[in-house]
Amino acid sequence: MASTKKDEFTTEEIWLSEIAKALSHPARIKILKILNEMDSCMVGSIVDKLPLAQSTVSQHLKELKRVGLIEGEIDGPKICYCLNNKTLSKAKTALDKLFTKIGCC
Amino acid sequence: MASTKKDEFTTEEIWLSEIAKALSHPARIKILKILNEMDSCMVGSIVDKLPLAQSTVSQHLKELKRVGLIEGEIDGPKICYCLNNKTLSKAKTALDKLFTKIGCC
DNA sequence: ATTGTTTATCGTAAATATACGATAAATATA
DNA sequence: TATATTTATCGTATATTTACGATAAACAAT
Repeated sequence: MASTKKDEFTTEEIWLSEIAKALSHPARIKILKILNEMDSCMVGSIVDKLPLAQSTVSQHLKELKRVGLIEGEIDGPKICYCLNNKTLSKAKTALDKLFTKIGCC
Repeated sequence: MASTKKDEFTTEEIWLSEIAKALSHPARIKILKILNEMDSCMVGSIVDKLPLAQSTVSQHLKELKRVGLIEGEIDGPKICYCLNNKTLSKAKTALDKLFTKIGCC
């Protein structure tokens, strides 16, 4: 069974592992880059830039949204996704802190 | 099917996603901290500090070793694991670059 | 040589992740 | 109202992950 036993770890360790999990697929890393580069951020435009089906991209967006790295705003029948700089900043700091803590120069 | 289609992404995106995957479990984050804090780095000592079976910890060590974040050196019947600062440094830089690129302050 | 210690690997089970097509839901447009 | 557009969700299949106990392999010690 995959009973993760996550109760035994700190909130910070669990949160950071969730962020890392969200970044653990190249499509999701690319989505973050696309959202930053594009003026428009409709799902359709993202799908066009990825070698994946629309439903699959939607799943990846859901995962990024789950951990708060992106946000979606309804705009008519479309949905406009954008980066959540607050969470991104928090993630950057936390990862930096981890690497510094474990002696990485 | 889970045919990841990773061919369509850049080497950097794939590599970074692999690093993130290695960090995507709290036990593996904790292992990195443990390896930094302990003088000794035998598997047994790591197992003692985690709420997981020895075989499970061995799997997590294998995953960290796979992406080069740690290294194992044979010491008699024991194996001494340690952090690989070169890879850690590379990962830190790459993650920092990603967050900076996507506009994170 | 036998025994104990240490760690990886095997076998297995359950959960999660990844992918797709099909469909539903919501809105815009004709 | 009917149709088109957009995106999430459903259903499904396969692969991977996570976990454990049991065992094997490698070495040390008696």
